[in-house]
Amino acid sequence: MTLQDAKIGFKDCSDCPIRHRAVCARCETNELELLEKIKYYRSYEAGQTVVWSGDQMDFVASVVTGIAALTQTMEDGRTQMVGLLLPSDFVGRPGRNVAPYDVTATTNLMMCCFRKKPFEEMMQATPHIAQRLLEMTLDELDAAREWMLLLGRKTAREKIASLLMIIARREASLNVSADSDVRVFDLPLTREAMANYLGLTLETVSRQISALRKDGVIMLEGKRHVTVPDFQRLQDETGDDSDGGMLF
Amino acid sequence: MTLQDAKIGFKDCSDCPIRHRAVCARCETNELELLEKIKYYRSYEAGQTVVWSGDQMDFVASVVTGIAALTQTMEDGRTQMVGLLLPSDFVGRPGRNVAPYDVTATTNLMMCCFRKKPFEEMMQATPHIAQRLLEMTLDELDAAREWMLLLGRKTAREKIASLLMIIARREASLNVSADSDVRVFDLPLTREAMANYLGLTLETVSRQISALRKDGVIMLEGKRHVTVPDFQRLQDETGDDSDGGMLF
DNA sequence: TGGAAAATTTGATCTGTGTCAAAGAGACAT
DNA sequence: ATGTCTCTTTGACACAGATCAAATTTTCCA
Repeated sequence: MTLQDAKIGFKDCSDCPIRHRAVCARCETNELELLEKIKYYRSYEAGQTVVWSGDQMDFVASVVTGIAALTQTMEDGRTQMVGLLLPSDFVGRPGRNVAPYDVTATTNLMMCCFRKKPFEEMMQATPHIAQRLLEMTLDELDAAREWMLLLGRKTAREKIASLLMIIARREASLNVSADSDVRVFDLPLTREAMANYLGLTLETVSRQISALRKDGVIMLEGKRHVTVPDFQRLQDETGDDSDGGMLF
Repeated sequence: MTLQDAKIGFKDCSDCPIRHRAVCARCETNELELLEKIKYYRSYEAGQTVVWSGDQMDFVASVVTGIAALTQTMEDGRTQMVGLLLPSDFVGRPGRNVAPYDVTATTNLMMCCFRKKPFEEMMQATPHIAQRLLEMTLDELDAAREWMLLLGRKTAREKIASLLMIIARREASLNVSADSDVRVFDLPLTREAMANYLGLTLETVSRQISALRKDGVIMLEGKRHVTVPDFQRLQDETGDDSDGGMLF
């Protein structure tokens, strides 16, 4: 599966969480009809909370547009982002009733939701859905583990570069055409959200972005629009192997 | 499912990765026979590598005895543990050919392995296995995300206390009987392994353990044998909510 | 049982990131 | 346009944890 495939998958069937991430070929008509019946859309404004940690969560969903964040917060307010959901990403878990972390809309957000009970029933009836969800969950686990390396061992500069790479790769697959070295994208996160993603303070995030700009690794128009003149150069700043960890 | 159940599950059918973690009830005879045919055991000495990141991994397995660690290493040698496998834990992924991280034996290790091809065929044939693996993977994802909070936001002391709690909970379920406040267990990790787990240096790990000892939170006999006189006291040091995050 | 190698502890010092504070820049409503 | 509010940048300083070094304890093999 390539990102290109995923994009097509998303565009062609934007309301099926299983089809999302490029499994169109395996979805059959009667399943789609079933999904039609149990689906509904929900919109959230930037900053709104979708579910609170510990709350009942009676639906599963996939992101249609916008960005959502999964966060965990300690009693004294320290918060760590533990998941970043971009369009086509899936959220919620069959077999669990209670959300283990806060889900909040980072930007304006539209999600396609499915009530959990019927969704689970469909899972029982059509085995390949569980297999597909397993695959998606394993991908998420891989991402979480790469994130753990970032949190535990990378410097602030490497963390910023890594985050920019992640966003560049995701957004680039949606926006840009050429496979040239130059990449252009918008930062969909505030400095504070980036800090919560990276386990830093927002001041450190700001300083490191300034440093990368001064060193010519990135260019900024306004606070959000990023141009990467040399993608390899940014890659080198992440501390990751040059093959980008995309080896499976 | 309680930890007590898991213990029984492990003892009664130590060679079935699906039965492990207390799903005995759903395993049927013909599946067990199939598993018999494709299973084999492998042993590793402490320190040995089971698979290298990027290598072919043509089996899935579950830990019978000992401890294994999943680690990621950067080019310059910085390493971060991203998974800790205790007895009954599952490793490997149907649908993936290449290991995304190193798997090494932390102690002497025995694993019960299943060649991947036939295991996958069995998954196709018996849908509830994929569902069970999905559930297990979601548990792992939750653990990974709690770990991310630890790596990103906790102090060194909180990190140590959290790790001790995790081990105490797991080991206690195997060793101790009473639900008293006192817990006794062996630390199965070197200071270096703990440091790699927590995103610290081994010196900091040593210092913080000394500090917890001096403050009476833990007692040490030798370097490995730990006594926790007041479990709640240790819990308070972790920074976690008092309910222990076990709310699902 | 002795002795070398490995693991751990402890000390001294350094440094990257956090903390606190204030000034600048954008976004938006009136 | 003007002012208010939020987000971002920048500065000065503090401190938790890293680094470098050495002493001590444990392990384990001869």
